Amino acid sequence: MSVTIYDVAKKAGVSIATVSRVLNKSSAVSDRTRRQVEEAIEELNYAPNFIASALTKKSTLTLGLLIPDITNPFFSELARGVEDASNDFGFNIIICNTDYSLEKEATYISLLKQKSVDGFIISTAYYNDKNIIELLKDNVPLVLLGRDIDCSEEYPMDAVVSDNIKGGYIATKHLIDLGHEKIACLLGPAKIKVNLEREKGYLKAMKEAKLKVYKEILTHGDFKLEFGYKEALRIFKGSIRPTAFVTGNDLTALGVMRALKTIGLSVPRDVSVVGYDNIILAEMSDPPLTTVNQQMQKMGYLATELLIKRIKGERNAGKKVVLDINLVVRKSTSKVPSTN
Amino acid sequence: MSVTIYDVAKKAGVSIATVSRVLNKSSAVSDRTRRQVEEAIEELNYAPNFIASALTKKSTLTLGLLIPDITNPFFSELARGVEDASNDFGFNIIICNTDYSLEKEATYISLLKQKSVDGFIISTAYYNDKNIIELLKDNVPLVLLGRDIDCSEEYPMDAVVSDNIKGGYIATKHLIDLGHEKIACLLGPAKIKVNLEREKGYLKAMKEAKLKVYKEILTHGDFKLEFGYKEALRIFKGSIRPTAFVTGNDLTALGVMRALKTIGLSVPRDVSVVGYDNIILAEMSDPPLTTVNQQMQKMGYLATELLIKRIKGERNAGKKVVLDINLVVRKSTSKVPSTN
DNA sequence: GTGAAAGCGCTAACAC
DNA sequence: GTGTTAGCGCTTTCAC
Repeated sequence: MSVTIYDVAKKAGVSIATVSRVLNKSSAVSDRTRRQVEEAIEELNYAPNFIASALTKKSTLTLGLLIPDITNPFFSELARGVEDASNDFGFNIIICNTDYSLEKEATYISLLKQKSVDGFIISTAYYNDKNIIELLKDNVPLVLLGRDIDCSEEYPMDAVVSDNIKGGYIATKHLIDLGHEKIACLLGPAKIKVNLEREKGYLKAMKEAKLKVYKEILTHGDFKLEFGYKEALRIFKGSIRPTAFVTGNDLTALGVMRALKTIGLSVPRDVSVVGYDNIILAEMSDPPLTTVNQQMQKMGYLATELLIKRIKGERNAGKKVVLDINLVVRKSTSKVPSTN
Repeated sequence: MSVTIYDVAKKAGVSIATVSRVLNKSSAVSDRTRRQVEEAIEELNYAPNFIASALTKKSTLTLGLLIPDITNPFFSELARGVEDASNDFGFNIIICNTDYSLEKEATYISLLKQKSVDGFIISTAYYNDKNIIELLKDNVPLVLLGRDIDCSEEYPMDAVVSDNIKGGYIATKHLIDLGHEKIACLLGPAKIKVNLEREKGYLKAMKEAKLKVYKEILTHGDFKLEFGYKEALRIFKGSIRPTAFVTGNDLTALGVMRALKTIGLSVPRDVSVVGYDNIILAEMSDPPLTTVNQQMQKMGYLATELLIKRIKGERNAGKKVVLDINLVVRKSTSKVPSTN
């Protein structure tokens, strides 16, 4: 059927071992034979079968990427960075949407193990993800991306995240500097560590400014637009009326803005809103969103690079990279309205 | 190292052939031996190595997905549909960002061939894509997604697209029904077939309504926001002042809206704008965008299903599926302003 | 119904 | 430097 190393060997008048040698540059071959082999390869239009070599070399040059949902812009940016790095280093990636389900994650992991992927990039980590612990136990190369877990004492682990405490802090501080005092905080699920960290940052900024923290306006939900929408409506039915919102991501922030519009409040004149992530939507919304900028593609790229170096044996596991974040000030925040 | 079929065979007291038989249900095995083997598998926690079986079976249960850029919401929606179908049928997908480059596409294709993917889902097709013709010649299973090419006479080919002529038509008709007469049309690259089709739809609607088509306001560019922005600015510097825009995708439409804002025109009061695709941005913008809704996830799902059936030999190539589209009317279009 | 053995296409000792 | 050969873990004839 398709042309194999035997065809090349025959055509070049050498053994298959020699062909393999010139293919892998694994040991010295005389210039003359090399040229013969290269010619044969050229003429036959031969390309090595990776499945066969994977079987002996135990390396597929393929990585598994686990994310909750590729249609979420945050994850598609991460995925782009991952794919770029993979491509640069000669790897490919198999992408898996887990829909935030640990069972789906587990199923994918065992499938990918059977397919002998060389490592995993995991962006789905809950605070205490058994699947990940399991992989770490088995010493499977992996890197956590965007979200990490606490177990570095037991097993060395790589992770690339951004500085979420600082993220929560600078978002809040920005609003405080604008004179806001009652600042609502709508974060993602508490079982994802980053949200706890962002809350820490929020609390730190509030405490520094000696501002009162109201439980009624500090909540955890999910990362969806609807969450922001419903929570904002709920809050404005209550007694604590914030003049500003810190949110867990840009979608939540957009939900908040939509809610404010329906109840006749203007952003930023009446209420200021800060997003998180800086996805493309953030600059597209009306008004454009002030938001905490995470370097998603860079995170994805760095994580993949780390993983590949680990796979190649160029380094050991146990490195945690924390990328810096910054605030992008657009039009959704302004000075606190004077209470006339 | 890891447990193989030999370990299972030994433990169950049978030959590896028998183990293989129960694994693949390929031929009858007595209930008694089956149970023994299943127990051994259970106890040893054995999972077959897909690489090894791929080498003999010539099937990897892996598909290649070629898209220009996963961070583009249109493609991430397609990718989601593709991944869902793959998962439902026991396949995985390797995702490749080609950045609209034919060379990058070619490189990915030969790499994936070496990795023995069972088929390709291609969403990057230019009007005359040599890489695709090459694959068709080699009889590699593939399906075109969202964009097709013209060569069905020479090689049977599968494609799942949506009805782009109708799309261009209903977008334009909607504006005509609102009383608009000077309607600008900003489409994507002419070397992508869908854009020619949408133009046809536009021209058809204009002709039916006996409206004059102005060359100055009917152009092809790309799919980016900047294109809409710059073109809209250019157009309003000229002598033909449209009261409405039909666009090639939602990003272009957002660019148009942004431009209109900067020159002090209000949407939809002064100018109406229709998008295309209905990505999440469309309902998020201000005003929310009236747009042609393509069922991206469904397209991706159907395409993958077709491909897998083809791979399994359940059908032959040569089917073109055209999905229906519809107009989602939001707030970016209204009656033509009366010329006072 | 079950086992022995050849072979998928390649790599990596091991000889020479 | 180069060839021979034994696997990698599995599927699939072909016997029995």
